Amino acid sequence: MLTLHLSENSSALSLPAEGKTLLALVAGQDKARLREVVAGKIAGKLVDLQSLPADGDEIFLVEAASEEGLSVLRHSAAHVMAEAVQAVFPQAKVTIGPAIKDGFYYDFDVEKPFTPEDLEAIEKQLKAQLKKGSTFVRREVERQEAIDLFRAMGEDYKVELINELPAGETISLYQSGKFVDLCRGPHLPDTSYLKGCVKLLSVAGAYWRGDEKNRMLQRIYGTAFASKEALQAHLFMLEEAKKRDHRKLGKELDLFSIQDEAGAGFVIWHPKGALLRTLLEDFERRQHLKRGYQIVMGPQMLKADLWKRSGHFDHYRENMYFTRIKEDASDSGEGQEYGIKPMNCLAHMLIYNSHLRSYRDLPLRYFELGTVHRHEPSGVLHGLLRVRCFTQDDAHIICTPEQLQQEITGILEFVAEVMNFFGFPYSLELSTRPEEKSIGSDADWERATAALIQALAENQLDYVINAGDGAFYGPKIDIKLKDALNREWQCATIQCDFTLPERFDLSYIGKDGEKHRPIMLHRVILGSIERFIGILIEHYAGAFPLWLAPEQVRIVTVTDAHNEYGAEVAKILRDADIRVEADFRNEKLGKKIREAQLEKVPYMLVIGDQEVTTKTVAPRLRKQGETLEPMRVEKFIAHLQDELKKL
RNA sequence: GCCGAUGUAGCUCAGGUGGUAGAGCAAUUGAUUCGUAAUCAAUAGGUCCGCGGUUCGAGUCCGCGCAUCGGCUCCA
Repeated sequence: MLTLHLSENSSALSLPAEGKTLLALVAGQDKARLREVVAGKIAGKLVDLQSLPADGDEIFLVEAASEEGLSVLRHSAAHVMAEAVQAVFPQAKVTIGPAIKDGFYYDFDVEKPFTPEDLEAIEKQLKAQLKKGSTFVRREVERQEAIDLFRAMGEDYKVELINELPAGETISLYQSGKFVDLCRGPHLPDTSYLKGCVKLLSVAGAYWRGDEKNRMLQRIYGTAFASKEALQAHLFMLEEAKKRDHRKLGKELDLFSIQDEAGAGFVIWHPKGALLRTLLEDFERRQHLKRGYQIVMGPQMLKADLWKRSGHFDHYRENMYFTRIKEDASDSGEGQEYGIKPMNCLAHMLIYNSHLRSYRDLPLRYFELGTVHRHEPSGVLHGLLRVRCFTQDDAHIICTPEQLQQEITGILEFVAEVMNFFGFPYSLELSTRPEEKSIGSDADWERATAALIQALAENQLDYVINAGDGAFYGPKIDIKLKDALNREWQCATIQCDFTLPERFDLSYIGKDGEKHRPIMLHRVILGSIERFIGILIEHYAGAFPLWLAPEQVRIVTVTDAHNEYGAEVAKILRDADIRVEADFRNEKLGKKIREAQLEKVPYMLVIGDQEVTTKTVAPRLRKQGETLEPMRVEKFIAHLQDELKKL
């Protein structure tokens, strides 16, 4: 006998195994249910519906629309696509093709990269295969048999993969149509589940095994869903995401530009963007002063020797901009070399060292909206999200070992408050020592890592470990936020550093009258102001909340006879610190409203004969064209102030 | 940095197979004074990313460079 759970709600069934496949067992109970599920789960392991459950097994079913079900569906779609690719390009060698978040990909080794036309041809072939239909057949084979098989087919990458499988590992093959692949499974019973539910999305280069030293393969991305409708909904979502693209909105809302003649990766802030940024920075200054940080400022470049001392020259040089200045014409040498700062820590340490420090002074929390330059590879630049010059909301906390936990906790709380304020959920990662290119003793790395782990534990925070992903001078906690479209972005980071205090000989006089070495925490909350604004633009789709909107109110007059009163209203609002613009153009009201709407101004004040006569304003909300009752200006100001207070 | 695609007016985009460029919006001017998402008309506007090459002739073909886009690697 075995136990079958047909669905979460129904009670478990007790059935004889009778050598029937899972598929047959489910079909025997509920034919309709069969189309909703794509795999089984026995003792936490996913299995094919085609598999034969053993006596005593307890079987749960995996629905196509569940996370695991989608992954099975997409993995199967990847196989079908690989078959299509080899049908169109018989020489193409297959490598790996997993299911990923929102879809799947498969990497191929081909002589010539795929063109967009190739992609269309492959999709056409794929659809033809789905129309024809085929089953997925699992076969378990001996290692040598698998190697021989793939070698005979010329699939060198598969041979490489098999050779690396640990001894004793079951080697399974799946065949669908003409395509055989090395695969752990499970897969769909047949390809009918995929009909109308698969879409190929893009082609891109990708390194074999993600290593840039390896050969570049051709990757095809696609996606698959449990139903045609779900696929359509996803494709619609992608279109919506495109509309929110901060590069598009940044141009439309005239916030910023990045221009060739100034240099790639250098953001030029236009008036509205610069205002938005200033508002965000003012918010940051207030938040930091509230929490006992002191605002400091350092120079844009420092002598190269200082960067050598810090280790940046050895470990970060390829990302740094340098400049040499000859002191005067008689300077026969190369002149003094300077490094433009890629990080803000050096000046902060110099500030610390400008006095003798007592344990009574600690912790010291230096905060700087520090603008840094980093020469990022050209291929990674991306709007505001990846640039070569950006401003960090950077702080360095210098404290005693006893204060360390509390300071880390304080930062974690700070992060939580700010993320809540903006409404971003987030997750935590702990990044440990990189394998190469790092400084400091093992003991210090262990101490620093332990301190971070302890702080996470004390605050009962969940996190995942990101081995080898730390900064060159210390381990870090990275905070990843999730935006309105469920995409993750790294912003905040907390780094624990025992090394730079050593290198810069930071010290304080303890209770015992002796010199001690303090510990330094590097941390950012928003991370890069540029990146954060890029995220905010996409998160709000350009419709910023009142406190951040560069323009809060637009006055729209019906005809130019109302401009005089309109100007009066504008002045009253401006005097009340409301950011207001007036549209006095000789255009029809509808057009003025349309434009204010497209510019996503939170409030419009319509002013015509009625308002002039009754000395009121008629507010219109950005939100779906809702309007408020006409009211006196003072009342409208109170309304705005009320909304701002709710922050 | 690597692979591929793209680069035409301020913006969004047309311009089979080579014969010195067009539309809509925006701008300017004029008319219109019109109450909740586009009033009408006229005018002006372009080193067709840059530099070489092929050709009688290049926006169009070739090479190199720059930039952007989609990914990979890297990262705040």
